[in-house]
Amino acid sequence: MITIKDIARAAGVSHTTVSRALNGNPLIKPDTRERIVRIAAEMNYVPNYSAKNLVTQKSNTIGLFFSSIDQGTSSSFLMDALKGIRQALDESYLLTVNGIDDVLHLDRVHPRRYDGILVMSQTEHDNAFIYHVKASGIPLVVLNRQLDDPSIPNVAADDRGGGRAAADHAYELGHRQIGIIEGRPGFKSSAERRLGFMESLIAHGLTPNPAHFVQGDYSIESGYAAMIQLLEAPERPSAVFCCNDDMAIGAMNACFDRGISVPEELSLIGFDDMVFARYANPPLTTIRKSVLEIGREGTKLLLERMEHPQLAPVHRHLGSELVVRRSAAAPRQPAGEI
Amino acid sequence: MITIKDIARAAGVSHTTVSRALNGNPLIKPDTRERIVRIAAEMNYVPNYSAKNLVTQKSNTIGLFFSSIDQGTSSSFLMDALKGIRQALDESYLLTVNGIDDVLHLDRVHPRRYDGILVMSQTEHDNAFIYHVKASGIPLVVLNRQLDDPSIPNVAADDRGGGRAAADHAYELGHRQIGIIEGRPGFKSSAERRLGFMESLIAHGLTPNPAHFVQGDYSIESGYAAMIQLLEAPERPSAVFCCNDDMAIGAMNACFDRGISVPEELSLIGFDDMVFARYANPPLTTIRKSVLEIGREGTKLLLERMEHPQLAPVHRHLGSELVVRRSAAAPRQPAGEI
DNA sequence: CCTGCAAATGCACACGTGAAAATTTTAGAA
DNA sequence: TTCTAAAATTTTCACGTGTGCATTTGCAGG
Repeated sequence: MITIKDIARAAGVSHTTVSRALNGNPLIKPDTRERIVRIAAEMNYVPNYSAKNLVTQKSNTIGLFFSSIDQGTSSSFLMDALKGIRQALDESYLLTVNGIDDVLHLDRVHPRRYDGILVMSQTEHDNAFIYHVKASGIPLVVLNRQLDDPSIPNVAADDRGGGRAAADHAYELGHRQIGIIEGRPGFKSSAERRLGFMESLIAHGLTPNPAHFVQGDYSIESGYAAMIQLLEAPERPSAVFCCNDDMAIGAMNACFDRGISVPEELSLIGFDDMVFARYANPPLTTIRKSVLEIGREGTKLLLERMEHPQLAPVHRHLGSELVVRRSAAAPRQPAGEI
Repeated sequence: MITIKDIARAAGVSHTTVSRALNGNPLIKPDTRERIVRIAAEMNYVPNYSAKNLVTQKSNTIGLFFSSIDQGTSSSFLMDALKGIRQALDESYLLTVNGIDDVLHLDRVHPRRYDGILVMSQTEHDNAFIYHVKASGIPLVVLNRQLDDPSIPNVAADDRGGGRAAADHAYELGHRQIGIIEGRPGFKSSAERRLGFMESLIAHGLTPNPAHFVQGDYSIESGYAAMIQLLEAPERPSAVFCCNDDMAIGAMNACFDRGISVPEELSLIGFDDMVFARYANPPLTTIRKSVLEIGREGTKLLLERMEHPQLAPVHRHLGSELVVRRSAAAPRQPAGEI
């Protein structure tokens, strides 16, 4: 393997000069630098990252941690996050992907191993991990889940606003009995979307019906089960807001199996606008939140903080927007002003 | 930061002894070892991986490379791969995720940076990358795509067998006009599935109709467009094999938009058995290939080869199996023996 | 008490790099 | 020329770890 010493010998200078020349240190005369760079290229020199990392105390590694890779993380979510992060991240960084629930040895998550950490957080259970990272002094940005603690930089979608928009939409279509299939208990996103949903109901003077609140866990299956439950409720809702698209797909299937047509007999609204939403049958009306954008903005934020650790922590909320397709329509007998 | 020298001082031994004790070297007396381990734990010692890597010439990093993260890779594919790999991979390894098309500087992919590399390959364009890795001496396993070159370890699904199984199934249901929507040109999987499909047709004495072969690119949209094309063909096929599930979903939507009911008027068969397949409407008959299993087995293979580089390269083919759901049925007027 | 040998431990070095200190070269002024 | 200051480059050292080899320790046998 070629080292800077080999290059130094070939160029007739000291290895320090080579190091400086390759790292853009202004102390080196331009033509010396040029010559060294040329020789290095000729010799196919690749720096030894371990040695470099040892002396610079960096690792060139960014860690991306999901709450879980096995459970509750939809695959398009993972993919979009990865895309967004890569867009903002220089190729020279290694990007590792982990599930927080796979981390058995917390002390492996260490400043010497990671220059910075992105947490794609979906649940408050991540907090132990997040505070470990913070305590160990690794620059950190928490993505996707809104945090209360202002000391931790945070980029998330406006889940509450999205939930509100969904309910508003149903109301404006004329629905007065609006149900909700909630996400995984403990996931902040789930609680926030529910909250926005409630706010809208209340703002419109509707009294929430407890039988119309059903628990899911973000999986397709849970959406199916929850919808069955709603269909069997005494006063069946005419519209249902599902806290993510996966559950909306499950719900749609439940309707189909029970012979209920969507949206004629029942309107469905999802959340996330994943790729398949527009190919559902009927295409799914949903709330778009751009995980890609969250990933990208969060990464930019992290890089900034890695360079300037003193910067005050920022909380950013990216808007979520209603995407109208065909799974939600006016109810058969509009509630109107009776 | 605590180093082994600090521990050595605290324990009254040399740092060499500490190093040996912590690494399980048998030269150390059991009670000495025990004492040192205890002290290390008390002092919250975490090894400096950069230093360790420098001296052992390892990086503790496994690179996972997809053909592309942006295009042609379905998200569930990425996720399943990740799950499978993590199942087989010790927590002490860092696992990085990259798109081959994002790699601008090939020389960054270097033995010093990666102890081993997994390539989730989908196209022959990856070959340049694969041979670079091979040439640079990094232990390597290529996943998902069948390779011709026996010198490179390979784990893939039996794409051809899957294509054959799909066509066989359509034939057995009574279809005689069977179309195919092909995958992305240049992707080996696409060519193999097509080949299996052809083999089946020929084995059953059917003459392939060129108008029934339509190009797609594995995207939902392309499936939609291709199906429109098939529906407008002079002799419309009564069954269509889509080279992946995404395209089958697109095709299903095209049928729906044109008022063609599936499976009554037209049968559809997909490939991959992704999560949404069973929630399509109707649920999609498809070919299951376990990306998770491919990932897991491939990782095991890679770890073996990292330990014993001399081992002969292995090619493994994991079977693909037909999953019968409801999108494919007997045609209205069975072709029978006329 | 010495010898011999095995077990246990320590020493010194290497890895490739970057930073501080030391040295040489260059340029300019006297 | 000679001196001085600045610029350019080299020398030296440190980073934290693992390993070959040397050294010490412990113990049994004579």
